[in-house]
Amino acid sequence: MSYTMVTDESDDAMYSSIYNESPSADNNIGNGCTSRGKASVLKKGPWTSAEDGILIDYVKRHGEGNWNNVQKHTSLARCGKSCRLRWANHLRPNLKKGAFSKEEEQLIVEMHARMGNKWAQMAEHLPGRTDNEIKNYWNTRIKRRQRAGLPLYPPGIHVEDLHWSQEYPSTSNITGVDRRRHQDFLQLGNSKANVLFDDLNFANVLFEDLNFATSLLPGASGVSDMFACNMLGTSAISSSRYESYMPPILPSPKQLGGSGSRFEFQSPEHFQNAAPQKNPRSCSVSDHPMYGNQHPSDVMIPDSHTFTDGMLPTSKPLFGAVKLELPSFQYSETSAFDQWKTTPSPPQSDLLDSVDTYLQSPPPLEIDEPDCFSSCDTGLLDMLLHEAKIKASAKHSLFSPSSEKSINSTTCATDATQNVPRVGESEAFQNNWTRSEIPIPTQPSSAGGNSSGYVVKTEELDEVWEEPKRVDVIRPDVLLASSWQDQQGRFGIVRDSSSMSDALALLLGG
DNA sequence: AAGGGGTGCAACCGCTGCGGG
DNA sequence: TCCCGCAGCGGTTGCACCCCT
Repeated sequence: MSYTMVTDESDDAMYSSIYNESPSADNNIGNGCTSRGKASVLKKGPWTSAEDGILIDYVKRHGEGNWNNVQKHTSLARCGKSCRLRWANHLRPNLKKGAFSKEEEQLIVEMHARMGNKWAQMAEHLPGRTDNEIKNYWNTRIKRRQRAGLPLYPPGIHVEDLHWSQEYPSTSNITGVDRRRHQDFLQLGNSKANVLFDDLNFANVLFEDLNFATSLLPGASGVSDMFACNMLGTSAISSSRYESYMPPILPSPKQLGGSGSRFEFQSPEHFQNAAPQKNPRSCSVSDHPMYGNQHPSDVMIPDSHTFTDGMLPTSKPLFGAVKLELPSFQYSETSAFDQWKTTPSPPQSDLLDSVDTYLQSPPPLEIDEPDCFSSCDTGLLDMLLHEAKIKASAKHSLFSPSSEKSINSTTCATDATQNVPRVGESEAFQNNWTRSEIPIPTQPSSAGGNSSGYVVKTEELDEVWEEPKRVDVIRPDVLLASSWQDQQGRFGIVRDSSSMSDALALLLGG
């Protein structure tokens, strides 16, 4: 569909149309455009061809820039911002109009996977296209794919180039660009389902990355398990909050490296530049991309205020709060694109093989020390939620055909082991999310493959994306922006959305 | 044929960074 | 160093057009 907003008007009507006689010219003062000079009332709404002509003439004579001077030097009653926008998006030469080509569409998708909502940067790589066009295209694409139940990115595109760059120095202070980047993430999905898929993709990436890191650190594999669990729960936060930070539940140093040892990661740069070593160069947690250049103290959130309007029931510090970004953790700036252009194959593809290899044979890990999680103590709200959840589960039979289907759809590969009870088999299980369970979209049971049932191959996930299924994993701790645990110190999770809704309804007085 | 919802584009709005005074 | 104005960016909104019933 294409149409023009420029109305065809005769030159006689030119100035009358310029000066506020369009229907949309009411209440047109200010609002972002400071009124200066002779034109105290600025016009808003669609541009007329006469206005376009005036602006074009002005640019011819004065060049681009100094947009606020347009008012002074012409009869145009438009604010500078409006002039700049009109020129940039419609009037400047060499603009390419019409639908995006297949190549352009693919480029946009790939760039978005790398850059996030950096429309201006994308536009630099699409000659003749404007950031506004790209943004609109992407937004409509999101809507389309949401409606179709498709993931944002096609299977061939991975959000895999993790660059937890140094632009995230602190997790406790987010302002400005950081906030905008959070919104970048949030914009990716307005519907919970879609966000879930995005988070799954995102989690997959992080999961791979984290596993990759932990693969070289014996005893640390549980980190990725838990991290994945957390990642999969972040969508609820992101879809409901505009300031969303995720508290990854990180094991204590005690859990990770034995008593006294430090929690250490390999930085991805290290992996890219050197083959994995048996005795990897140690780097502190602050070197890990997840945590930027933070000092250990920087990942402590003193008051967890970044979560949600004070809803977090704990005032205890949370260890390792990580800013959620999707997918704006990509390469920074244009160099990222250049690097990507020159390296069509994912730079980490080989490395991911190593990850897979490792994932198929994860070393045993005992995580039974809840001490690090105790920092995420449940508060009153969580207790209420817990109680409501129990009531709801009692009200609902989780073994109804529909719920069984739902359960199956949320059962991860670990179910192959059959070592963990299904949801509803015991109330206790509802509060015990076995650490090795990763609720990814279901695959045929053969997708597992080894005894651990803990095999998450990227290729398999790609297949999942092709036929995405709803993942009705809604964690109350995520909903309430907190982490919680039961008496055993394990994770709690409500794996049935209906029961969660009931729980919330009960909480809200239902 | 009509109307109501959906779709997509253009423009607006708010915010931030930067540079100059 | 601070303040102010400008340019630019990204999110949101308004509305014209399309399509289906």
